[in-house]
Amino acid sequence: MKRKITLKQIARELDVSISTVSKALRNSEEISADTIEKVQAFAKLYNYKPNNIALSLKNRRTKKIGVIIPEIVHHFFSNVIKGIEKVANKHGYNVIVALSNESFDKEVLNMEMLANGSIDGFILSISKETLMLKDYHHFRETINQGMPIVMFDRVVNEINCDKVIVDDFDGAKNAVKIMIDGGSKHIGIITTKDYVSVGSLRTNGYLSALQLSGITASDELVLKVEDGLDTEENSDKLYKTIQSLFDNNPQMDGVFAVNELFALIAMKVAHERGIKIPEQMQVIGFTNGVLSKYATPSLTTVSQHAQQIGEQSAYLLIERLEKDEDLEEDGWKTVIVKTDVVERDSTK
Amino acid sequence: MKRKITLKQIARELDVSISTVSKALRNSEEISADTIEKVQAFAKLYNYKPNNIALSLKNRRTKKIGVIIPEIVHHFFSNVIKGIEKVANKHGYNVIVALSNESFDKEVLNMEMLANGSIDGFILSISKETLMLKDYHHFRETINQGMPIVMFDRVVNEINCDKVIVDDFDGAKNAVKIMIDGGSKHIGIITTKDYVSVGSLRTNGYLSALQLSGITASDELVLKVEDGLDTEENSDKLYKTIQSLFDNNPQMDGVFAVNELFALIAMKVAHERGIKIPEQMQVIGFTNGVLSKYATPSLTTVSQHAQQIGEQSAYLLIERLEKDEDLEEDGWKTVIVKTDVVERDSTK
DNA sequence: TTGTATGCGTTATCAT
DNA sequence: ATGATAACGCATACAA
Repeated sequence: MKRKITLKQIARELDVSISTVSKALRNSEEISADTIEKVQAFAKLYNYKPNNIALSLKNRRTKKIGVIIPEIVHHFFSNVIKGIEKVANKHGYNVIVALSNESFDKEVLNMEMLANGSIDGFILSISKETLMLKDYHHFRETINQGMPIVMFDRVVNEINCDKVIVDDFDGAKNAVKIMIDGGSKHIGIITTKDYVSVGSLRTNGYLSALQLSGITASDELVLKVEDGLDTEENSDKLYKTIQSLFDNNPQMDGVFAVNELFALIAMKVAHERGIKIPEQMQVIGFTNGVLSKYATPSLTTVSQHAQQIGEQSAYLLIERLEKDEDLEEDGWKTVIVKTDVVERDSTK
Repeated sequence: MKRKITLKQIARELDVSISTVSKALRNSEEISADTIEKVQAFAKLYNYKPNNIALSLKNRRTKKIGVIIPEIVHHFFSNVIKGIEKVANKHGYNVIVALSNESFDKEVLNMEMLANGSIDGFILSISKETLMLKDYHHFRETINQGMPIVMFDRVVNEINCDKVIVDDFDGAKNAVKIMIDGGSKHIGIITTKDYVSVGSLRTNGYLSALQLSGITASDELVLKVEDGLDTEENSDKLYKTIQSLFDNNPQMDGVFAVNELFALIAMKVAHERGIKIPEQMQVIGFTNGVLSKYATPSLTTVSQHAQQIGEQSAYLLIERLEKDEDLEEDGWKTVIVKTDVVERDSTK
């Protein structure tokens, strides 16, 4: 169990100075070919790798990007990260992920842990609890201390920073329109509580589509759930609430769900009730992942191009990181990534 | 955009020495109440936080645990991480996640990035490509340099380290036995290629269960797939292969799948073929997640107690980290976490 | 061509 | 009660 070898040790072994070793390893012109060879051979033998911590301290940059996401299971986040990594790696950055588990405290804690030297900037999607509490002080502080943040998907107007969002409103509107075109008259929506920005945008898109087609919206058909799937109990409650939606609205012939899982549960409940999809009821979910594809029947979804979202976020962050230090404070960009509807078997 | 404030700056502003500031902030007995108050007030005002990088360099420890997982979507990994965080946080450690995306290169890269000072130890599950290549040099090097590794789920005998595994063999055996008891005579298995250790263990459990019940195993009924769901193309291929399994074995009346998604796809294909579940065919999947619960019909699964796996892993790692430096080299532990079968509607 | 000194931010040890 | 100094590992400006 030998400790990692350092420049100092190499220097001592080879009886040269530390700086000579340092220079030799970087093939400096100043050093003789002989010494370079000797040093590099020794370094290779002992598998020398510069200590990143020391480098970070010296350079005041880590070449690392911190990503904070609320949950890990969603295919959406997985793909966002893939996009981030693609761009980050291309520019010589590494990616570190931390989870908030939809909790405000964990979000704050994890940001503090990373902000203190571990990374150069954040890409994050806000936790539900934070959105509910409307407490954004940790974002402000981080930004004030010179560490840039890029928010994606779940963003918030109160904070000035670069953002990457999806056209939630239009995406939802288009989806609902497809169901209306397919003949649905009584379309229900399973969405999140309003404090989740994307949830309320999608709800509005749904309402707008109805209005445009001259359909009067009914409160009965709008289900705003607290979607905690973290515990057995929560997930049961969710299930039961969706069952009630069906039981209270026997005339319902379409369901628009703001995420994949809600849609899946809706289909399960429909199946229990003997309702045929898509003949008697059409279903569309937001977010296109594996779940939708292999559901029975396969689910029509609003595809979010998660990977693109990740790529854009990484571009924005790196651009800011590499910009002439603190040149201009302002000029925050918001990039909108368009959605597409992917039609499968749950719509006509 | 003010940089983060440092001890040095506080010292200069307050016209005291750096060490006085440092001590004052830690409420040292040596410092007068006056000074302590003055310094702390100033620090608070400017929101002073010690620089973790500097601390790490000094202390030669980061109080961070690095977790490397092959994929992020699986509910299984999500819960493992939850377990790790629970124990880690209790012991004052933070958790950093990196993804290998089932790629050898990314696994190596990410380990190198983290091993060089960012963390104190690893908890990881080996990527498929690594298992296939059987190239474990990066694990050996990491361990040799004094950084402990705990492997979970996908482990490998060739490396000496602490491990946390599941009773894959018995879990599979029990699951298949349940199907046999339920009347299935021709049970198929959808598993991974043999290089994935857990896949082959589960396959053996399946074979053992058949043998015990006097059923002759048939090669036709064993499907070993390359499960890349990363691209559209791969996921299509997977789907088609599973369809062939059904078409080549019309007599098949049971399917045991080594993960949730394989089971889901099998159910979808069965549905396409008009096969009723569980009446005409029983299905069981390994890994118990949300998917299984909300599938139609809900899926009987082998539950892996992912969170426990995470907790155990964290315990093992922290124990080793806090142990008297390099006291004893040996005595690697392997903890086995038992599985349970959760019966739902896809079995009789 | 090689070596010395300095600094990145912090803490601990040893003066004063 | 306070301060100076060294050290963690590295890179670099400046001597020699």
